[in-house]
Amino acid sequence: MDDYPEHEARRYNPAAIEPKWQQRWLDGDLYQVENDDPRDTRYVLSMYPYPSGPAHIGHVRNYTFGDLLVRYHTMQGKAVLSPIGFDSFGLPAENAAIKSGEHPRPFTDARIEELTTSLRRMGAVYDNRRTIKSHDPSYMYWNQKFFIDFWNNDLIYRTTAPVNWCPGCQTVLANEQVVDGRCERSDDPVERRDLEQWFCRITNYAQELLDELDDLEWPDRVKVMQRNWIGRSEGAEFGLPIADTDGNPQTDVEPLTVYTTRPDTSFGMTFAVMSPEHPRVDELTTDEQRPLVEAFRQEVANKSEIDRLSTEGAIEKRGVFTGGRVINPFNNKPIPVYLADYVLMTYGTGAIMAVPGEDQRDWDFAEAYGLDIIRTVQPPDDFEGEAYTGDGPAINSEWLNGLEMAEAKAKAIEWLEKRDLGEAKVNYRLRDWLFARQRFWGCPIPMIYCDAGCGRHGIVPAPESDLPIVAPDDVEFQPSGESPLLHHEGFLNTTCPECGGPAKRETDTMDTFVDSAWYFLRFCDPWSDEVPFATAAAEKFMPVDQYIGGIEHAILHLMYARFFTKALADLGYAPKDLREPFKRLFTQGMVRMGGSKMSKSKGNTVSPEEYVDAHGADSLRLAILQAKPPAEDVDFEDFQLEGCERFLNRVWRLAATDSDFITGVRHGDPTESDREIEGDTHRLIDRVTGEYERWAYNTAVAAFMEFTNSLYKYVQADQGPHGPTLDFAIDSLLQLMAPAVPHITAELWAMGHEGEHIHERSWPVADPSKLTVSTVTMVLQVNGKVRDRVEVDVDISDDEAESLALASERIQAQLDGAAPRKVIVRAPKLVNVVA
RNA sequence: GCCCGGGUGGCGGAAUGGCAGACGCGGCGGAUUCAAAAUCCGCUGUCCGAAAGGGCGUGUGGGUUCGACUCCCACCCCGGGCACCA
Repeated sequence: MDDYPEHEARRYNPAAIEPKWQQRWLDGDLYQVENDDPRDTRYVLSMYPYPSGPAHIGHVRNYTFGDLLVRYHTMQGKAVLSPIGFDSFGLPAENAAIKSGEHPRPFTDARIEELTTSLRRMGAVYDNRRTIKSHDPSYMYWNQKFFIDFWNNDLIYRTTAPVNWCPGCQTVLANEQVVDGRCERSDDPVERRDLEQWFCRITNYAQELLDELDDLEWPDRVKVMQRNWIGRSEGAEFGLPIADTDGNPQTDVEPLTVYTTRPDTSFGMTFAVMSPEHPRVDELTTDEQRPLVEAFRQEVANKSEIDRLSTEGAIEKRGVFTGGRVINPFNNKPIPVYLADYVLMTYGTGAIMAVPGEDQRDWDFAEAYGLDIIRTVQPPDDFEGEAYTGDGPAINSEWLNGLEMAEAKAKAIEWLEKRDLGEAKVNYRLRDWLFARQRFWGCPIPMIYCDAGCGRHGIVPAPESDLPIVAPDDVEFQPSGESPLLHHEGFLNTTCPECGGPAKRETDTMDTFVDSAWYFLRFCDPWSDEVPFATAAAEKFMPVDQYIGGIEHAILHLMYARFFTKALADLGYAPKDLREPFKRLFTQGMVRMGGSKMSKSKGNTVSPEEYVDAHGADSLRLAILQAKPPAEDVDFEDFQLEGCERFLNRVWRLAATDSDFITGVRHGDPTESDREIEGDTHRLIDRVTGEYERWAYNTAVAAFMEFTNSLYKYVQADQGPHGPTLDFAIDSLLQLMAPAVPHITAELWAMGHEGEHIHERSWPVADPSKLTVSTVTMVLQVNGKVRDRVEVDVDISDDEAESLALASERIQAQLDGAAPRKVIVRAPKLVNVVA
């Protein structure tokens, strides 16, 4: 039988209190914000989660940081916009559907339900009225509306292009989704296919996407990744006249255009290289070389992306001579034209001038094929490498000789422009966004192919009255992974909105990154039917003040979301001056499982759900906050769950009104030690507020523990605690902890304050006059080594400090009779005696 | 190869030019208990020493400084990103 019935009520029992408070937050309106709320706003947003079932530990870490901020800013008196939604289209649901034969919708809805419940059990609070889901037709409506608008404004186009095809996923992939030649999702080797596809002109915004990075409060590494991805380069584009068999320029033939970032080295151009896919290869190839060229092009076409990108393999096998020649316009000399697999048709002009003296790839190629190498930049005397890519005076370059790189570049470009041969040119590595996928579980592309050829390229947008186009329910999933829409006659067949004749619907769906490219705007006003969001609502809340998510989205999602925001502003949906969606970005580290082996004893086989069942959400949240600075990766086994639970128990014993820990308190005038605790409390408020502001949650938790340890000593001291001092200390501690561990603090507060709700309290403010201490420990050093310490008044003078130091026995022992050479005084912190 | 991070006790980490190791985990000792768990209190970088005290100590080597985990130079190791982009 239970031996301690009377203790049962006193013990900290998270299972009893957490669901109660979660229900209260769900039913209440504390975390709901109205669009006409007069308070100052804060928009705190965690990245749109893919609903994969109950929260895993990575989710919990992410949403704990977000929830802490939401609660903190709410206590600071802000109108905090804290919505959540679900990135609910995508492959996992579709793959489950292919396996089970069932429609992905019920599967997805069930996963959303699980994740919602799971996050609620972690104590996370949201404005639940604003929740959105990608697969909700009212959200799809706007995706489709935007698509048509983009099409009408030439931001969407359709073209044949070599695309990345993933045979496993049976769909095309965006460049960004190909990692080392493999599919980011399935890891299958990606094939190249020429297919007609939907593209979005994100490159229209390349320069703006680059420039506006500067003003964002984002981690530098994310900005660097974005800059690299955009890959701006400055150079020149110019024509190389095609040579006839005698090596003279053919004036009636269009020259071969090349792009280079080093026009200053043009005199060192000893050959040219074209991409094997270049449309003019046939024209430049001589009959003699044609069989070799054809074989080479065939070989490259069959090569997987992996092989082609690999730097392995002899360079001799990676190119072929076309037999053709072009003229270097700088010195009018004919040079041979080669093909090489590493020259890409998708960058620049698909053809390059080769300057082996200043480019290592060209150097290697020249050596392999016995081509001339001419240096046009003087390397430094101690240079030992092959190609020299550094700065230096131009040589072997006629009228450029002696100029440094920058000057020579400018002069070469000027020379080209004057002769109408070429011009300065900026290139970007960023490509247009491959917008569609051959999948079922996504937002259908609302376009119609008219058999009679109406519209632009025979393509007509679906009439607005038909939107949203929603995929049918009666579909059969193919084991091949093919989209069932391809075989659904009812969906496929339609009539042309322009001529009324027979027409076919597009069966492709949008990349799911489209869904997450503007959801944060919809959160501002998810109720509107007439507009995707009221401009005024976006003006009120945007940009997101604090965006929180994983580093894995550093390029894809963030680039697309930035692009969408700019495009929607330019199309008049979003405020015109809203150029960037996320003012501050925080990328939290990942939670690694099993840095070393998993073991039951360490508790690391436990899921967040199981842990919460047994120990409560608050100690899990606290352990997450305490473990490491939020930006760093953490091993699950490093969470100090037992220590955190023990600490919450200590707080409970201290603060619970029915606890037997505090047996009596003093009243009347406070003593010296009371004033010390009061000062500690003010300093705690000051410290924790600052640490919350700068994401130093791990040290904030340390501060709670330190302070609690002091309070324990204080309460147990002979004189006992002073009532008002103790109340102030405990109240402040609970308020400061409330954003981190919301349930236990709410329960303890309600217990001591007649049912009041701690999260509706305002944030405590430290009294600046009580932050300072009256005495401090001053350190006495000899030659920078600590030899003694003395308690001194904070406002001790430098002279007094110095004489105290020189009077110290330990200092004198160190000096051993010698006179100090110098004394450095930093009163009241330290005195350093230099012997 | 280039660009970012990072390297501190047995472990996670703290300290942004001024007491290295806060806080937690683990360990050791004590109190309480018939006993244990829980709880409370104390100790816990390392070496020498009975102690007082002292030597050594923040990846390595140099430098700046009265004073360096912290700033500068060179290097080593770990993690991440980029890498035929002309």
